Amino acid sequence: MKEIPQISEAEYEVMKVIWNYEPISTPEVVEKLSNKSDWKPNTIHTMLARLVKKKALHARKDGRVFIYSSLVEKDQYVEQKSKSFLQQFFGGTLHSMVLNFIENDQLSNEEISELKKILSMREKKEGEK
Amino acid sequence: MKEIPQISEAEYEVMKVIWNYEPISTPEVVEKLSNKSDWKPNTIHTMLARLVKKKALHARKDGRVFIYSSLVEKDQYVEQKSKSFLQQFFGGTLHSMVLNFIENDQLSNEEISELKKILSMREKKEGEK
DNA sequence: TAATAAATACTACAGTTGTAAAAGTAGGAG
DNA sequence: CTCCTACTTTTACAACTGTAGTATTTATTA
Repeated sequence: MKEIPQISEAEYEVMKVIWNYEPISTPEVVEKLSNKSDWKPNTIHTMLARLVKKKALHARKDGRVFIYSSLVEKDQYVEQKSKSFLQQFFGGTLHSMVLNFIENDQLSNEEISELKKILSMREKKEGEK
Repeated sequence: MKEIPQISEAEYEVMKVIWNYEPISTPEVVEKLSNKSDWKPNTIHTMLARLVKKKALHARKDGRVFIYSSLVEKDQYVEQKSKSFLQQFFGGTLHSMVLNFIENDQLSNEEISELKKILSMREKKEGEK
């Protein structure tokens, strides 16, 4: 399995833009993020440069501008982060987390029925195989 | 709501020991952690000092030794971390996370039935109210 | 009481992160 | 051809982290 680079929280915000719009140029990234955040363009440039250095992004020069595309897949990254999160806080299993949420009354009834729906859907899909 | 101090991953390992055994003295913490990790005693002292400075722990001197007890509750801390995790990666809801796990085939059948059990248990409890 | 052992306190140091300013450069406007 | 503007590159800097070493204090033992 390949090594997934570590991406900080702020960097992750940048990655989300890339994942959504790649291939995308620096000015475009800056524009998308300027709406959603208070970051100065320079801050965003720094993030992009760091992500390239970490090999989370690929940058190719197109005329005067860089065009970025991602080198890590979102799903893969999220999976890795989920696993380490569950590991750190819930002994590694999702059901421990869900149980904890229920025990601490952190779930609305809607959430609960959503969860049930999801689980029963998966049953159906399983049956299809 | 009170401000919960930020606790790093390594510090969290120390906190787990405190939560399990508090009130507990420095040497005892060192001993528990020396089993589970490769940290040198000094490293653990640094963690303890930082946690005290961050007001995650209270230290009182008992003779020559410090006795620690926690100032943040584990449940509260875990809840806060869970929320920010879900926020960052799953739009803030637990069911999105579960759905993602299912879609990416990250759940064994055991996990699934565990989840169902948990959800139906909660139903029963709900009925009791 | 003096030496030793155990704890505590202080210092270190590099890597990451958030946040950006400053300086350099090249392409387009005049 | 020159200047401006938009981009890129370089540099900064403090807080937080992981990981300890060194120095100092204190209690215990000989």
